[in-house]
Amino acid sequence: MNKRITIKQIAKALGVSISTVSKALNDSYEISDETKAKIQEYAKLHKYKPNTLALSLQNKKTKTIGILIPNILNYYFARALRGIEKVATEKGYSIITCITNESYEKEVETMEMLSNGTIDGFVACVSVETLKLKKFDHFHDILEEETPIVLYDRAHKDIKCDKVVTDNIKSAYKATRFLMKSGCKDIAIISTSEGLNINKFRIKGYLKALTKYGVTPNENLIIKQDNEINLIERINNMLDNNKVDGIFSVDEVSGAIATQVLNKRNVKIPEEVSIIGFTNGLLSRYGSPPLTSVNRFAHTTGEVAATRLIDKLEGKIKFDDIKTEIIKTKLVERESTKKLFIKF
Amino acid sequence: MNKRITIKQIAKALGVSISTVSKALNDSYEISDETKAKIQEYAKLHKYKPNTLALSLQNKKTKTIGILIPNILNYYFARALRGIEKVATEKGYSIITCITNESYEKEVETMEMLSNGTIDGFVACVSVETLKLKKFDHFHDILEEETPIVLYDRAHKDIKCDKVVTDNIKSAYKATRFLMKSGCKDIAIISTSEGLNINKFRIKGYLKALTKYGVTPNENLIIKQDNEINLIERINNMLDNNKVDGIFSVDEVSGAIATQVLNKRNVKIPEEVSIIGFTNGLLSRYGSPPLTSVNRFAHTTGEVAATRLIDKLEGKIKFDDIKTEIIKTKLVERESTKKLFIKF
DNA sequence: TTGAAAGCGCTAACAG
DNA sequence: CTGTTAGCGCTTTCAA
Repeated sequence: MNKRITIKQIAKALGVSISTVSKALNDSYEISDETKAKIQEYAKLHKYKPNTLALSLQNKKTKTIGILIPNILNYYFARALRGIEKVATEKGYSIITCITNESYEKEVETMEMLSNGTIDGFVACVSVETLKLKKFDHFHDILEEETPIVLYDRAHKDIKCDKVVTDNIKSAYKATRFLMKSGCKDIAIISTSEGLNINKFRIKGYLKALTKYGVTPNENLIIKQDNEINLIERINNMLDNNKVDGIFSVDEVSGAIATQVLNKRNVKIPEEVSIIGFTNGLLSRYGSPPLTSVNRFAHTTGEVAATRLIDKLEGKIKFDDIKTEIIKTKLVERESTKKLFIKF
Repeated sequence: MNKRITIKQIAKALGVSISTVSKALNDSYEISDETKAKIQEYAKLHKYKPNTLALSLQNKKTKTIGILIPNILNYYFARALRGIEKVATEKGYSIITCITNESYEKEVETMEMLSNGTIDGFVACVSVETLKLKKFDHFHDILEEETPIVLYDRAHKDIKCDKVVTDNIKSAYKATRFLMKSGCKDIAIISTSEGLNINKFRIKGYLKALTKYGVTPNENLIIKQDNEINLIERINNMLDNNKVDGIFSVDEVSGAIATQVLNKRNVKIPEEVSIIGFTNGLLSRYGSPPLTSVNRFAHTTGEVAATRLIDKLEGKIKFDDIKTEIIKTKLVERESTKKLFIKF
């Protein structure tokens, strides 16, 4: 950002006015072809590039959007980011990506910092901590200034803005039903971010499926906790004391851990115990065995969220026109479940 | 970015001049405590926030750095990003993260776009395609404008700037030696991004270790290709036609795939075949069995790179003072290799 | 202690 | 067709 040439310098060098240069560079009809050519040539020669900052200041638009990601090591978010990024680039927007590390404070700080004219709008996923604390004032403040926000994946009804989410209850319902149809009777569920409402929904879907098919839920087969600590012990413990022939893991990592535990116990997957995971990421794909998993179309989610935001920024949708879009999921069969011959 | 209040409005509302407000807000000694109090109070009340754009335009500094990531689904890069982000935040910098998807064109576009005053400097990792094409003009151009760049992980000697890299030869040497010391005689190596010079270095380290310990490298045990297509077949093929008791995977995914293949063939890991992976990510940690792996300290790499860049931006280091920092690796033992009793 | 004015790089209305 | 001027939001001399 040092030796960069400005419009002013070009004007001086060529003995024309600043506005002539500006217009010539913008290929305005007002300028003669001759002058235009001269100016454009000089600009190219000296690698002129307009200063984005000055432009943004002028237009009151930055053409950049702020992205909030709770945890970039999570496959789902990384994929979603790609989707957002793709759409943004296509439509000429840059993105500023910020990682909140599931921290409320970081989230607040970041949003404060960016909403100073740096970005035109947000695509955000609420952090676990924020969801637990139920403090959403930072969202309200920004929305009040008419800066649009699109929430993806994790949302909360108290934040009144556009949302793009997974149908968690239904997906969990279908995954559980799949296990039952493939012959599982004693299906356990593992959830490791109990604070998340979306995981509660998944448990709800699981319970709904059991009930629907006349199975009484067994408290001992439900492992809910807030982290991965001791998960191995708890699974071993459950396996020691209960009959289990199916496991539904509500996130990728616990699916992988369950697989490790079963392999270690020399339990045959899927012959003795089937596993279904949630979020069809690298761990599911490259596990031993590869896991049957609920694919959540993270990339699509990102695309839809970014599209919605940009449409709003460009006035195609009114600020107050709020919508929640639901992204369907699809079960991807791999080797951790028994083959089903009847589709349903 | 709508109803935001400006310094001008405050000035009018309070019947003082713009510069008085500016000074008061910056707590200047020139302004009486009384006026200051009045202005600051009003500002707080109306949630005044300075417009970052205007500030940057004024200061010719944006306090943001551009990050280039080839592939965010790669654990190493995701971790590195966290490291960069951490340091940047600590030092009051924002980051703009851009994903190049290993594409030359995307890389060029992105760097062009950002070097218009949007960012003060870059922390970048060169894409595979760029490395193959050996076209580095976009880097040269930016460096010529005295915009600092710090390259991390993948670098090239033709780009004259700061670098933070892994000692690939040595790490591969040590990993291979570890396999030999644990009793492996016929050690295969798998590399799936042949275009990458860093992978060539890893193969070099592997060969060096074999030679050093008197083992003649066997061409049939070296799988090099540019992607993951047919990798399963090739590994199976290799296993069918050769004696193999150790596998060194030069990246995470091929480590996971090798594990899948061995498990499928009911080969006992590590009793019959040992595996060592490179980059100690989720796949190594949560695999079945968990993989012994070369930990590359991606987080540290990111921290070091960001620190270097910011030091340069803040004039602590001269622009022309160029350095390559090498981040050491460490072998993390897990269950895919036999225990060693003699440390070396 | 306060304010007027110039300027960061650029655009746009208006005059010439 | 070209130039003058004002202004985006802010800081910073320099005067008052």
